[in-house]
Amino acid sequence: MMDATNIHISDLLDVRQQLNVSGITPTPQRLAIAEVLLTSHQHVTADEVFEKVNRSRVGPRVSKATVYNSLGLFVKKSLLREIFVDASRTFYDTNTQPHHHFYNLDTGQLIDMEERLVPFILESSLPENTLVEDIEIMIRVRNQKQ
Amino acid sequence: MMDATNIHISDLLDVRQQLNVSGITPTPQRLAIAEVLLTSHQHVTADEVFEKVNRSRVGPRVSKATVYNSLGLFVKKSLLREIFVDASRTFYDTNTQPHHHFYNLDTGQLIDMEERLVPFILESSLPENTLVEDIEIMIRVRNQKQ
DNA sequence: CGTGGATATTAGAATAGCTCTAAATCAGGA
DNA sequence: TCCTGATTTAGAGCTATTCTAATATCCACG
Repeated sequence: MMDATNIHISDLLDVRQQLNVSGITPTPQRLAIAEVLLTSHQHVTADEVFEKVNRSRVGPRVSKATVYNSLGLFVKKSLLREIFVDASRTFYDTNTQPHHHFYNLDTGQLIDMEERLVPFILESSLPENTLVEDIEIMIRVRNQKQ
Repeated sequence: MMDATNIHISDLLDVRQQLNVSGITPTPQRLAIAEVLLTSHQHVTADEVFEKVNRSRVGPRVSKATVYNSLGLFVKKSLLREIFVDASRTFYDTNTQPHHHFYNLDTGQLIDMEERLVPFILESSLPENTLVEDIEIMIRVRNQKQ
């Protein structure tokens, strides 16, 4: 019990610290959202976060607008990445390491792929029992300043 | 004048034939939409197609639902590819050859990248005066039947 | 030639994800 | 305590897309 409590507290401290380090004022709502992200599977939608953060009775109620604002802020501060697999919704990925994805059109499942596997994709690193339908490499660039 | 007319007619025949070959019944609306795709830049949105197909007085009026249905059908029949660069809209790409994209976050421009350039991306094949912000490789898979 | 059933098209309503607005709340420095 | 700026909120608004259900078109068969 005591252990569990300690773990929980130190987790919270970590979250608070991470927000601080990233230059994000750690408000109660943002902490609650960050907590949810920590305890969720890796790829989440805004709506999933909204549901989860308000389902549990602990912590503050968080409005939908705040969920969107906070997720957007986390993305801007590189704590999250946005993923667009179809037009109907945005996924947020808590793994900010360079990596890519397998998206299973049949199941909707989004699976990580290590970056270094890219050259071998077509040989052996596919998820089991799947066939490639389409490969899309999107490189987002910005104009050079100056 | 005569030349121009001939060219136009033969273009139409080609379009009709392409739809037939792809197993798409060539209705007047679908032909008009396919025409628009031929004479547009490579990456278009449903709304651009809708505007363009109805701006010219020749050909039938085409409803928005039919534009969406037809574009969806063309995608299913591999005459078009969908591209998701952000959550706000779907692009349709008339180039169905295997290839990828540069997306300029500053300008919204979508630029083709040849598939074979992928391994050299980070060296020299970037669009001029741009910096990489993010690379995303999306591999869409399907469950193996059987 | 009809006619009947499948296919296609349509206008407009509905949906859904996301953003905006304007008011209320909160935090913290003077 | 008061002031100011940042944050949150409910709900309205926006927009791309899909749905609905009525109409039109096509064409094979009698």
